[in-house]
This record gives sequence, C-alpha cells and structure tokens, in this order.
Amino acid sequence: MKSLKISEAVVRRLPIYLRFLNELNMRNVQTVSSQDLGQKLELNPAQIRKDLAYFGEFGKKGIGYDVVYLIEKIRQILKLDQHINVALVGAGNLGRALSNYNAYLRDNMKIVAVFDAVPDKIGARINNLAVQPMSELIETIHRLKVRIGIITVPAGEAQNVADEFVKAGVEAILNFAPVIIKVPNEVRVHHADFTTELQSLAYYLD
Amino acid sequence: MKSLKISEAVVRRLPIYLRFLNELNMRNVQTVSSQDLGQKLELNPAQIRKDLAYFGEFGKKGIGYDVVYLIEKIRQILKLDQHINVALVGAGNLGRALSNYNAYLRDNMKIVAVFDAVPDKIGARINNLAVQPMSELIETIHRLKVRIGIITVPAGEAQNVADEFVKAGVEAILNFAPVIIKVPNEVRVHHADFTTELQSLAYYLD
DNA sequence: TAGATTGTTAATCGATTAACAATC
DNA sequence: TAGATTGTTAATCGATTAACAATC
Repeated sequence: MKSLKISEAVVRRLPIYLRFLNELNMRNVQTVSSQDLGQKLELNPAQIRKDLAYFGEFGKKGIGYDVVYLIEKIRQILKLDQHINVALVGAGNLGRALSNYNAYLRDNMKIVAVFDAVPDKIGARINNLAVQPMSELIETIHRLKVRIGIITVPAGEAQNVADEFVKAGVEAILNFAPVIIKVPNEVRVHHADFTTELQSLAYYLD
Repeated sequence: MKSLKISEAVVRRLPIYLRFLNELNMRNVQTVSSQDLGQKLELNPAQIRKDLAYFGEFGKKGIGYDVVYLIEKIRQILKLDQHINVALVGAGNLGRALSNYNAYLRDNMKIVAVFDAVPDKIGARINNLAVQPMSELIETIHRLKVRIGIITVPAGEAQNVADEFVKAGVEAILNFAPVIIKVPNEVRVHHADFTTELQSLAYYLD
C-alpha cells in the first residue's frame, strides 16, 4: 500500500493541513474533524479524509483526528521528522528572504549553505552563513549532506546552477527563476515563480 | 464564446507560454508549432493547442503560430496590454525582492506603493518608493488606481492586511504569508507560499 | 443508546491526450 | 502537390465529491 502512487495534488495539500494542525495545537485543541478542517481550509471534507486515508487510518469514527497524532503522522509522511539540509544559490534579496525563513521551518529543513557567482558577494553574511563561491558548491554539498537545492539566480543562470546541483547529487530543486529547468528524471523540480503567478492573477481582473 | 469558463489550469499555463514566446521573439524566431512549444515546456502539444483555442484561432494549419502575433494575443488575454498598478504591504526582504522585479515585468504591472506597519520602516526607500504607513493605504490605493495587492507580512498580520486591501477596493491579492486568507468572492486570491512548496518537495526525497 | 464522524466505494466532474479532417 | 500542423471531437484518464456502512 505504500507503493501506491500518490498524486501531486494530494502531496501539495499535506503541508497545508500540517500548518493548520500546528495552529490548532498551539491553541491546545485536542481533536479536529474533517468537517472543521474543510471549513477552515476551504476544502471538501471527503477530500481531506481521502487524502489522509492514502497513508493510514489516522482518525477515530465519531470523534475525528487527534491533532498531535495527526501532526506526527503528516510530518513522517513528508519526511519532516528528519533533518534535511538545504543549499541556496543566489544571494540577492530573494535568497536573503528565504534564508530568514529558517526559523519558521523549525530546524527540520535548514538552509546550511549559500552560494553566489558574483565575486563581490562572496563572504557576505546571510543569516549567519558566509556566501561561498560556486567553486565550493560540490564539496560543500557533499560535506553537509545537502539534499535540496534552491535557485534564486536570474533566469539566464538557472540552468547552469541546476546542472551544478545535479552534479553534486542533490535530490530535489526548488527553482525561483522564471525559466523551466531540465534535470534528470530522478531529480524532482518544483517551480515557484511569482511573475507567472502575478500574470495569471491579472487574467481575473474585470 | 468569451463567456465560456476557462479553467484555472489553463490560465496558469498562459504566462508560461508567453515567457517562452518572448524568448523566441528575442532570438528572432518567426513561427513556432505546438510541437516545439510542448517539447520545450514539457507539455502535451494537444493541450497547448486546446488552451489557445479557447480564446481564438491563433495558428495557421501546416505552419504553426506566428510568435509576435501570439505574444500580442496572450498579452491581451491576460490583460497585460494595459498598465496595472500593484501595491505591496511588508517591506522586508521578500517585499524588497519582489519590488526589484519591476524591471522584469516590463512596465505593464508595476509596484507603485509599498506599506509597512512597523514605524521604523516608514520612509525607507525600496526601489525608489518611500515606505508608507498603513494609515495611508486606502487613500494611496484610490489615488494610484491600484488593482492588485501583494502581501509579504508575517502570517499573523496577513488577514488584517487582506481586509485593508479589500476595503480599499483591490480586485486581486497575491499572498506570500503562510496562512489562508479569507476575502469576499469578488476578490481573487492566489497563494504563493514557499514553505509549503519546500515541504511538499521533501516528500519526494528517497 | 443516539449522534457524530471516519474510511471507502461509487458517481460525478473535469482535465488531459489521441486522433483526424481541414487546410496552409 | 506532399508534408506539416492546426482546431476540434471523442476517448481516456484522474481527481473530486457524494453517499453510507461501520463504529467510536
């Protein structure tokens, strides 16, 4: 049953569930129903139950889901119960902004290295990390066991950076550059491009 | 036929087509087929033809699509042929990063005002704009005819900012805060949350 | 017990893809 | 003309939602 292929849509909702569950937990809420979750997250309760049921039977009939237990389970599913080291290339404003989110990610995922190709930026401190030159990327990624790479360089350099990440053995890449990057099948890429986001938003203006 | 409901998936692909078409145009490519586009963008050619066909007959059988003409058409569809003013609340690193993308957006969408609730930040210059206090938000948005609002404040403040935007009559909101904000039906919200993006990426690690 | 809510099956809905006549 | 490629219909695939027996 673990081998069942889970759709990307399901995986994308899990972090959203998790975030709200954490909020409930901080408010000392013990239990939550798919009804409650659906209302708050604007999702269909049946969908939430089905999403969770792909991974196990986490709820109790007549009661709902234990908040603490469900948090634990979703964290396991998303592999957030282990430390995951992340490296970032592109020490601009965006790179800086992302680095500062470290605190939010609660020590599970952590940006442990920052690189940039521009000589002027080498050595600058970003969130307690010294910006390193690209020449140190592969060695550093091996040494720190970095598994995820974040790209925050201009579009023209994104593919090169992706290639370096792949060479270094990174397993997944989050690309903020407004360009589609090509990587081998075994590397997972997500695109987080706010320009396309803004442009599609414009469509909905009157 | 213009009244046909276009799915969100289609609208999200249009900016991606546009971006690549602009690239082709800069390389002086005259014509492109759905085949070419599909290969480069990793999409099914039939899907691309169908997406475009929702809005008109933009191609020529046996030839493909005229790059310049298709750019023009997609820009019209996305309303990028008109000036759209954007306001941003949250003058942190992320807000600063987004403001700097103005150049990229080529004068169509333009961030014309930046606000922050923190007194220390008022008056600071971000990309030639003085950060304004929240008390000036509604007046400024009216005066500058701002139609889109961007939220780059911490999660706890995002809903308040959204409420202010709605009061000011903004038509659409792009929310970067890791929380789901509620707005009236007539206001469109897109969520661009990189923490959930990173967390779902973790799922695909081995 | 009665009420609530899960897990899951079946029904529905919507999106993607294949196929091909039309035609440049 | 022959080859290429569109626009579009039909087929397929997948995701969402409704419904409900099981059960806390």
